[in-house]
Amino acid sequence: MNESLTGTRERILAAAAEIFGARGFKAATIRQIAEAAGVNVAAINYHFKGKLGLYTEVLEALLSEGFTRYPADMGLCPEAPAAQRLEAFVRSFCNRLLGPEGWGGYHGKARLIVKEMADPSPALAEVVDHHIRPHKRMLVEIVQELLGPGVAPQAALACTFSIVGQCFYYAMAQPLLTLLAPEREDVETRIEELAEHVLIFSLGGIDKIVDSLSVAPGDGGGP
Amino acid sequence: MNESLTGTRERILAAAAEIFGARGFKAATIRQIAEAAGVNVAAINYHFKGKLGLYTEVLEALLSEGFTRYPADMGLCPEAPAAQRLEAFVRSFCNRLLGPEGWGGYHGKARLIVKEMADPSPALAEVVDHHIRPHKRMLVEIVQELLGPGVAPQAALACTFSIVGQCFYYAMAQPLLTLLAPEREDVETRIEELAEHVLIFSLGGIDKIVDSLSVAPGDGGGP
DNA sequence: AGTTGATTTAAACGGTTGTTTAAATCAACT
DNA sequence: AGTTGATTTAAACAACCGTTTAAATCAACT
Repeated sequence: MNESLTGTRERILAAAAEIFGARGFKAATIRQIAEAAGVNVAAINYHFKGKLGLYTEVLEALLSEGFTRYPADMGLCPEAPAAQRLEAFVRSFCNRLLGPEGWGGYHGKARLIVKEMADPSPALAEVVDHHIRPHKRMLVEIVQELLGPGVAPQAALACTFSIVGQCFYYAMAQPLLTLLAPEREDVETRIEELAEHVLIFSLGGIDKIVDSLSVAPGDGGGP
Repeated sequence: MNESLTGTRERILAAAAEIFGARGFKAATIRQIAEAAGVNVAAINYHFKGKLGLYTEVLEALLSEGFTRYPADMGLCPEAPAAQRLEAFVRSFCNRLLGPEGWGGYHGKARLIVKEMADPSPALAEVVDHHIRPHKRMLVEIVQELLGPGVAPQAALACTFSIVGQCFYYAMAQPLLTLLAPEREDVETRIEELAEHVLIFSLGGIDKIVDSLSVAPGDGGGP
């Protein structure tokens, strides 16, 4: 973490990533950040235009680093089988979200994203456009290929959200999980197992969706 | 909403449910609540011991009402087939979480629970013990029955979280979803479709988990 | 050395927060 | 009518927030 940064601007950014990650945008105060960075509060408003300006830069850098370190295709060529591409997507997603080299899960910087969901700041729309939307499109295409031709786009969208929702849950609902299953060790230590579970579960889910659509496209499914 | 409550205590509780639901524990202010209830700020500290006391009572009442209106078994007898019990669980869960008679999804009182995940208040542990833990146990039993005998408990737990995670995602990640798929109408209007999707997807997921465990309990699965 | 412009600082500003104080009001009973 | 105790109120309190101001410091160039 401490890279012994010399410039004040960099020191502020590093401290802000830490404090914003731990407490979120609203709860974090620029005085805490200034103290952690060893600078005056006014220096923050001088280098960035204000609290929101600093936060936007931190969030943008966080997303950028995460998606660079864990690319969603994991170096796989786009012509690889859809199941392989799904595995790459899920594994990189879990590692990016929960891994210590990534956002570190609920106890790390991923909490920033969790808080961003709880109440979005003006910075959310930007990072969605820059980073999240392209990856959502990528996953939708994988799912559509797995579902096969002639399947309604909204079905692919629902499966997409089912996949992402599983991974997100482990990052977002950590307080619940530790209260509900305290015997279970933290997810951060079993990321690959989690990714494999999500992959298998989701492949099975997609298969069953295909079945239900081809067998009975309209009613609840015959006996 | 306005039930023309006479007692100040009830008026405060009603207003607090509204304001806490819209803004969360920290962002909501007792002055907003006092104004909405038409009482003085000091009255809140008189009847409840403070902001946290009021919040705890509101949260407890919210959970209690939700689980009463949408019981997780939907009146099904406990000896019914596991698949039916899962359907009841998922449908009641989605309706409770997203339905207008329930917690109203992200734009309603469910946001309170979302914020409680983002940063838990001291009131979370209580409602988990009172309401959530029993229902988690119920779902784990259903999943274990679907998985069949001789399956590791942690596999059932993972499937349980996969199911709940899908539903939760629609409530927690609403800001993301509206940014990513603005053409899609709000989930609150398609609850039954969502529940059916989650049910089918999850049944397929559980099936595939069973397959993977019986075929290759240890490696990544054959060709 | 002296000037210039960018950077950093201490201090204060205006506003909001949860909570408390002490006085005023109300209802019920003697 | 008068007393008592619970309730409600206006007002103040102390702490904190993000931001701004104006002066002090620094680095670079003439």
